Amino acid sequence: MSAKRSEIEQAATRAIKGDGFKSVSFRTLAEQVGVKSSSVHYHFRTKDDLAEAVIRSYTEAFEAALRSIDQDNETLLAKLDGFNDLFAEVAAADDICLCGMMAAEVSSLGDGAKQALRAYFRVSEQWLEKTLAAHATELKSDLSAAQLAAIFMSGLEGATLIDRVDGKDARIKAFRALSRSLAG
Amino acid sequence: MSAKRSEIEQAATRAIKGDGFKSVSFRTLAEQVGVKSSSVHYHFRTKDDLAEAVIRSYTEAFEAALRSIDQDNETLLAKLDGFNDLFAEVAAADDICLCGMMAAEVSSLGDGAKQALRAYFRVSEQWLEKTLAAHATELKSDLSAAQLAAIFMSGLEGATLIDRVDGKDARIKAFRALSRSLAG
DNA sequence: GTCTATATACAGATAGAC
DNA sequence: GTCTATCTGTATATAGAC
Repeated sequence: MSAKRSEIEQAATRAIKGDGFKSVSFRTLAEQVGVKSSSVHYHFRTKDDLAEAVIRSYTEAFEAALRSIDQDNETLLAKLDGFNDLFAEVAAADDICLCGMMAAEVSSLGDGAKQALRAYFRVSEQWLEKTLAAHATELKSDLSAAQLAAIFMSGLEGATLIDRVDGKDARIKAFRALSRSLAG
Repeated sequence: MSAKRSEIEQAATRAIKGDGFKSVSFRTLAEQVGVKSSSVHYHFRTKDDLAEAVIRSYTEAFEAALRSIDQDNETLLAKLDGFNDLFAEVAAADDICLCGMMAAEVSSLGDGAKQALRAYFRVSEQWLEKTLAAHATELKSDLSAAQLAAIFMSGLEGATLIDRVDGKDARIKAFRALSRSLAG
């Protein structure tokens, strides 16, 4: 991948996390990376091509972060805290998860981007489910690993969404408390 | 409030829940209610005026639904199920909560709309917190009512968001299961 | 790979007639 | 209250020169 293409992806990612995909324009991206909009079209033929590429790169980075969490932590609680941290970092920048934002805008995405978005949520929830199932003995809940995975994933996406509205972090913190309650 | 103004609000509400506020245009709304776009501007001077009005009306309807839940149900579990149902209905229409959508788009809203949005989340979470606190004895959790309120509110917003991406209802259902686990 | 130039469409908003 | 007409800005996308 060319350096410029990567630069455009990065600029798009930052903009989407803050303002959403619909607010991103080829012209603005072009200015941010120092070219004209037609050059952005050279790297990404359509806006949906850009959407798909950005979602796939974000998912890859997210998967790499999950592997780091696996390597650096032993207990279930530490791993859940690591997962929570990924969303807390996004929230600290006054952003929301790129794929949470794209999920809100899914009706204006093309098929390729939609498929990539589904893959992000599948990967993330499966990591949670696998992690919860592997530490079943540390878990104080009668819910299944799959149910808890859905609860944490939905919850953290929603928490960043709502915390940003009032500029607090009460909801992200509530999910840290839930981790302690279930795996403490 | 004039009938036409109310018609426009309804059309806007429907469009926002599916495609987001940024996709709503005065022209499209005008066609849907059978007038020209300048007439829509007569009822709502700016797009932000429209946003604020729609959020306030949505919040009022939501509060009315919460009062119905209070009247129709006795147990904590039944009330939590009633709250869950509000989001399940939205999800069944392939929509997301209007205020969840607006939350994703908050960076492009004006001050009036932002304030109305904060009020929606405050009202909703306070109903949950009050309800949970009033039934503390039925509650099997070491978390506070405020923490659980944040978890349900964030969780259900996120659940509708993600369930729509893959067209399933696994996440909404997981929160029903959580209600049973905590208040069954 | 990047540029200029342009096609085409649509956005929010307003003036002024009726 | 609604209309026609218009201003101004912006969007995605492409053709063709360099």
